[in-house]
Amino acid sequence: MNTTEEQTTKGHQKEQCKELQLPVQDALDVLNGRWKLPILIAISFQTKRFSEISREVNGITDRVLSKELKEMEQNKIITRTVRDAFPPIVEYSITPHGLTLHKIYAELGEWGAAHRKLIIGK
Amino acid sequence: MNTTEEQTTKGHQKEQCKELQLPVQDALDVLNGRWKLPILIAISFQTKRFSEISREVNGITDRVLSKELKEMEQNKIITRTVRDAFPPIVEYSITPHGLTLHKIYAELGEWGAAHRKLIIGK
DNA sequence: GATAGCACTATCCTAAAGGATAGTATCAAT
DNA sequence: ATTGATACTATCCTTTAGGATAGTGCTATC
Repeated sequence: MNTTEEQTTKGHQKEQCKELQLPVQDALDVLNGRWKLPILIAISFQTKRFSEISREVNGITDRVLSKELKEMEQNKIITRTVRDAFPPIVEYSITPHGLTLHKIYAELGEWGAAHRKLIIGK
Repeated sequence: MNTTEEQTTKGHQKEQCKELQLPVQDALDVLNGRWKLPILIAISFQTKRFSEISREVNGITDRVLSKELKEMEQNKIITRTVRDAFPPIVEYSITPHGLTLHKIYAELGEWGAAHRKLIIGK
């Protein structure tokens, strides 16, 4: 009986865990890759134009930047605004939803630092 | 003066943010991929053998499972123990460090669920 | 004697991420 | 007339993640 109950409980916990998988994947898709965080940092403090981000995020190519910005816009992390002018002005800024990423990036950073200490050395 | 101070403050914050990048990448490397969470869930509740994990984690191939387990062992998320017997018994269990992942997976899941609501539908 | 289970490894293949390089339309400034 | 700036797009290539399939050495079981 005790055993059965334990198994039931464990089974329940496990089910809860499995339900984590989909939303966790969703979150990782948004966070992942080499460029998302640097781009987010660049935009977080003030609205920036494409070329400004391109200059500030070291090593990124225009092609990749363009793709990342599109993806972040679809994910409602940033907004894109076009102003009619020549040369064209396209501005990117962070959304409220994008701001909520700060907390989890901070937590990832904390965990990562602890991990690094454990793995690489004291 | 006010402006200068603001810029200095912002500059400082930005430097702090940039220092996040390395540990965040470390963390994401550990969390990432399709199989890490399912494997972690399988092992979390009790020590398991290779074949048990293989059966429990649906769709994974032996080759990929073997690679993931090695990586997780190197990251000190799990331990591998061999017991001399035939057929061979190799047991995998979660470490204290591995248990610390639960919290951040939970937070990723929470964020991911909110994100999903925002993007896919109300 | 054949079969099945264990814990892998080896080989081959596909798809996706991301890098390198070059090009586009438009207009203002020199 | 040429140059430069802007915000991209197009083409090509390399690297990486991960899937499919098969095989290994050993033993207990049928």
